[in-house]
Amino acid sequence: MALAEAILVCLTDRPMSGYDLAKTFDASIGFFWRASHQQVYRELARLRERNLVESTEVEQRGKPNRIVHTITEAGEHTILQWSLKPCKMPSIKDELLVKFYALETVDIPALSEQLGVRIDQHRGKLNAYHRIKERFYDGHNLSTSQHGKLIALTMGISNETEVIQSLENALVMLQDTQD
Amino acid sequence: MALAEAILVCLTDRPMSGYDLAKTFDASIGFFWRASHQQVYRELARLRERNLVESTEVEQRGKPNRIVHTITEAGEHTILQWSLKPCKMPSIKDELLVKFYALETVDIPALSEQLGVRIDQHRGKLNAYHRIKERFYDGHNLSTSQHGKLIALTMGISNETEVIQSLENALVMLQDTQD
DNA sequence: TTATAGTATGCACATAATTGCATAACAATG
DNA sequence: CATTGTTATGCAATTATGTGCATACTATAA
Repeated sequence: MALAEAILVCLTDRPMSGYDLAKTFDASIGFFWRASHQQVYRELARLRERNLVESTEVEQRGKPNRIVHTITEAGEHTILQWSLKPCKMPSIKDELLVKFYALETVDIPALSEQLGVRIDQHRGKLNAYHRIKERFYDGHNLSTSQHGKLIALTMGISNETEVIQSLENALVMLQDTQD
Repeated sequence: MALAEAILVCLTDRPMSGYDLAKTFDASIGFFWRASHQQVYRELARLRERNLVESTEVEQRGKPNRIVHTITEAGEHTILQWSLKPCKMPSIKDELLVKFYALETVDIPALSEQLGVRIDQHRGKLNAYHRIKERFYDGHNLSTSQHGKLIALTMGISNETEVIQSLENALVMLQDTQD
């Protein structure tokens, strides 16, 4: 159910269309909570039913019309209530680590390659984080809300940095195994 | 579908009952792939249907009978095939980071407390990792399969260490925000 | 002019995960 | 002798997520 809250959180910044939200979930908040555009549209319909957002169609020229969603007072109240409740530990489901778990039964060259791919993916994420940080946060005066985003971003950066190091290390250890 | 593979991976070690597997998913492999006992039993039924495991009831005294599942050749083949396919990036869904994202709308003392809880949880995980490492891996001769588990464990340890540091840092930054 | 890419919204089906419940044998504790 | 805890298995209903498909308008480039 926390997708609902993630969407509401996005809408505290500014009113957005489903398309805007989907893009946000592909980038910024998507680093911490991933969702497809189909999920977003479905959840928006539910939020509208629960009167947590208000939706109005906006005409556009040269583009299809947008349906812009605004958070209601009830919506903000929902976020506050949610913020008081304890958080679940994020559930980790990492096939790569499971493959290490069965090293004897697994194709090791394939695993090495997949490790390489994974390292590149994390490097990509780290670069994205750095670009966002430089562009929007370094040397700016920050509001409370921006400060929160910076804290999350900072955690993301140090986590990705560590993960890359760990994976590179694992790659070396894996190559030692092959001899 | 990778729950199926995670179970098969566990069964490469030794034949196990659903109960054993459920406990394994609460501990060792559960650090990388979490699953409830209900999930495990359901998936075992499917694996049996697909002839990837063989199940035999074992009588016990003083305890209910166990149904012990053994991986078949077809099962091992399935793991090998799966090991050749690329891995998905693990999808992160972390409510705590989403709450940082909406710092302006959120109850900050509550968030501080939740951060504290989260830090404790990660410390618990780190301790568990250390205990397993000392108990089963330090100063032992390692098979290929054990070596893989050690690599995964090592990644877990450095990741948890980094996460704890990051979260502690975030707690300080959060307290600075409150003034 | 045809193809491609971007903007914009959504349904339907399938698979996966969570939550609550249910059963049953026995052991240990009060 | 009642309660609690551990071992052991599983169903049913709900909720969440993922995959594939469908539509429609416009701008730009080949």
